[in-house]
Amino acid sequence: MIQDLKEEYGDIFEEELINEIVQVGTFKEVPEGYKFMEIGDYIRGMPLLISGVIKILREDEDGDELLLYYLEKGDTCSMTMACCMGDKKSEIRAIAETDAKLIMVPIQKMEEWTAKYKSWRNFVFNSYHVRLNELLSTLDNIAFQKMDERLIGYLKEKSRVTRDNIIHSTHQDIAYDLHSSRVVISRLLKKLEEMGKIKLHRNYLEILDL
Amino acid sequence: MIQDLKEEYGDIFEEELINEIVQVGTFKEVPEGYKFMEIGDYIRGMPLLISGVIKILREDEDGDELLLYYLEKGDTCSMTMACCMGDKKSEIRAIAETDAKLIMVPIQKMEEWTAKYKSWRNFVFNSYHVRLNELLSTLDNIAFQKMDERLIGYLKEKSRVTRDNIIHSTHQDIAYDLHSSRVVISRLLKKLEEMGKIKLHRNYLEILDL
DNA sequence: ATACCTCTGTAACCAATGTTACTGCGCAGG
DNA sequence: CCTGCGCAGTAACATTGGTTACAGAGGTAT
Repeated sequence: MIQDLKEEYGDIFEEELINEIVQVGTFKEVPEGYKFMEIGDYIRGMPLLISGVIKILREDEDGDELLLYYLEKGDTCSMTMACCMGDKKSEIRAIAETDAKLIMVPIQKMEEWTAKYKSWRNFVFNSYHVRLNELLSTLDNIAFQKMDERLIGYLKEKSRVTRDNIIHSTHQDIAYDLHSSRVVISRLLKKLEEMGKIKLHRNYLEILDL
Repeated sequence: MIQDLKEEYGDIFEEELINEIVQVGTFKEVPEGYKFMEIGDYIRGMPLLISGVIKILREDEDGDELLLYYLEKGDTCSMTMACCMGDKKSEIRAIAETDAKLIMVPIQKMEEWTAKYKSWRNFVFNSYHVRLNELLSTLDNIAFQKMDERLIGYLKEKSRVTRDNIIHSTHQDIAYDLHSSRVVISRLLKKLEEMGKIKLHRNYLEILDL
């Protein structure tokens, strides 16, 4: 755990803070598909991602989903901070997109470290505005792009975070993430295949040239 | 200026910080329609809103607009912080929705005060997560609601921030904010009028019962 | 009053997306 | 090997929202 932590966060946190994190944090190793957090859950801790990818989803009352963004190593979830500081329930769902390692830090430490460590303060501010910009760009996609462009963006982004030009998803999976329907996605994927940009298979697809 | 500042921020900032703000801040009084910031502008300062309402808009490459949210008294613009910490250009446009008073604080002070004053730190964190939640709810509206619901939400929100159940906008104005077209908005407004929820006039409309 | 300009109402039409329904394929388990 | 189930392909159709076009209403400047 300590090595992992140092490797990923050693450059940005001072020695003393790293030690504190090791003291109070809980190391977790979770498999793909693990659900960290459900909408309405109370937040117990704040995650520091060491490896893997976590996807953050929004859901409305009717159960319609929408992918907000991915967390990658070195990231934390600002939503978590935003929520716990207002001691509210989670507004989002978090699911491991790949196997992942992370450290959970009790939220009480947040405040304390914010006052004590400049590096922690910077880290938290940085997370906030990375997330703000991420949300903004998600909003752009939804507001200004058509489904075909969003789909291409989705495939690119997913391929980027998983470092794999094979997308291991069914059409239905993709439809959920983009808040669309299976038929629509199948239709558009077929077009992309006809254009030679991807190759379709059962349960997965290959990205050729997006 | 000092009275205004104390009245609005006296409860949350300590005396010493208030004094510093007065020292380095510039008081500004601007009329409705004043454009504080354009997309691509470099950010010179951070606004502390004392009275009035500012609307924050997003725009894509083609010039299509979208209302993100309103800033009200006591608010500041987290986008500004997010941008200036990465010494980047503004991602948004800010326009006075009503006459407004505010204080501009040079961005260099941000960092300094964040280390020095707990109240400032809390204020900044708080702004960040209020904005995150605001953006999230904007996203919800766009992703999960149809135009008619979005329109109703827009009218309610606009009426709330301006404390006026008369909306002084043309159909075209509304269409811009919602990133739709004039004809569509006229169509939907007519339906709302038929349902007895609003009353239409030239250049404005009354909210009866939304 | 006249001319002009902006705003609103409305119809006809189009494109994108979502929905329903049915087909067949491939794979896993008995 | 057969069965059943989940996944993908496809067609027909509905709905929403956007576009174009035009007419009339209200207000303003000359």
